[in-house]
Amino acid sequence: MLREAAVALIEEKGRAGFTLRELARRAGVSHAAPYRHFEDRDELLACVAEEGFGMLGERVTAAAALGPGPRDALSNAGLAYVEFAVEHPAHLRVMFDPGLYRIRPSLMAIAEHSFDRLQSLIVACQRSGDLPEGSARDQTRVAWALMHGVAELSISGSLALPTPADQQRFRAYALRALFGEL
Amino acid sequence: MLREAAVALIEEKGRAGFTLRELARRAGVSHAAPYRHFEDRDELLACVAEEGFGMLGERVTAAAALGPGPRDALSNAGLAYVEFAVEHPAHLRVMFDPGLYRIRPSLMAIAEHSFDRLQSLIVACQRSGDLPEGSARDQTRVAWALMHGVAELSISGSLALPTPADQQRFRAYALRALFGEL
DNA sequence: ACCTGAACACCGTTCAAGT
DNA sequence: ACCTGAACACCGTTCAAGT
Repeated sequence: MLREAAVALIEEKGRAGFTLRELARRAGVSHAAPYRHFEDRDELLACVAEEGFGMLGERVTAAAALGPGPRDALSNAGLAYVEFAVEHPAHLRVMFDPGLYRIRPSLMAIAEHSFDRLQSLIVACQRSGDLPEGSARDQTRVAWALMHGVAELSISGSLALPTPADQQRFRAYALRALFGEL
Repeated sequence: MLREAAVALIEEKGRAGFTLRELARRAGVSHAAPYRHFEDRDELLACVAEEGFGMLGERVTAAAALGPGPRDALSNAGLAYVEFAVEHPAHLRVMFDPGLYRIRPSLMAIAEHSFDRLQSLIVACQRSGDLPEGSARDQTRVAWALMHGVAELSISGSLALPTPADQQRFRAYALRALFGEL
């Protein structure tokens, strides 16, 4: 499948080094062949992003379902978000590529769906008293920013944590600190 | 100055649409002329990143100095970080471009310096009792992730906040929620 | 010291033509 | 329906040559 090969290529060469021609070369077809399957480069990336939102949604939902209790559900969901980013950095990069929403407005609806799921966890925490009253939307935005910040710094290697074990320990610590002790 | 023109071009066309040849065109020189001032495209971007870290450091330091008290210093610093990102998105993008550290290891020392300044604010909060005991390095990483997450989502337009006034209100709310009520 | 123009190897995209 | 090869307009980078 062309989409899988694209993900592998982004993972290897980085978002900027990804090239349609190199992709075709690896697939053993002419450089014009991908245009029979995707309108252009952006549409292929949009498909990768869409796949990413799907996978992320599944993992976050599954983690939240483990509970027990609203607070743990939220904490587990946050950790699942970060672990997804670490395991699929190419997907996350494409998913939050600036300008992608302008090119593919359909992605916005998908991203909003993920947001709504997170918000339902926040609302549950408000009801159980684990989160204070207030705008659920704003609290959801803050929660998302927390998860996203840990994810971004983790995959950009900016945290200066030497070993993968250190990195994982920190991610667990960060999410516990942020969500576990609301 | 070529560097300023580069920032303007990134701001306009995005990180991916930025091109040395277009830059030369706007400067009214031949496409080979920039190579008399910068070794290659990456070195120009590294200079932009370095400039960004310098500006960010100044603003965060100035904001932290306003105090009063360690908790407010940290909160002000966080807000200054996010406001810098919103005002200079091109700089922030380049500063956290994955792979840039591999190309220019000198940037890592500069980024670490910023990290150390943030850590000194964290330590002050620990001493004043505004933050619990524990690894100052890990707490600094978490604080950074918070700021960075709000900054990233703000400049990528992912927060679905319609007006700039809404966006600013949220940023202030987020930083208060995160740092103001430790 | 600084710039230019030609050159090379790349890239995204299109399109007539093939099976 | 799917692929190809040539073509076009771009790009980063180099280099001999100019002032």
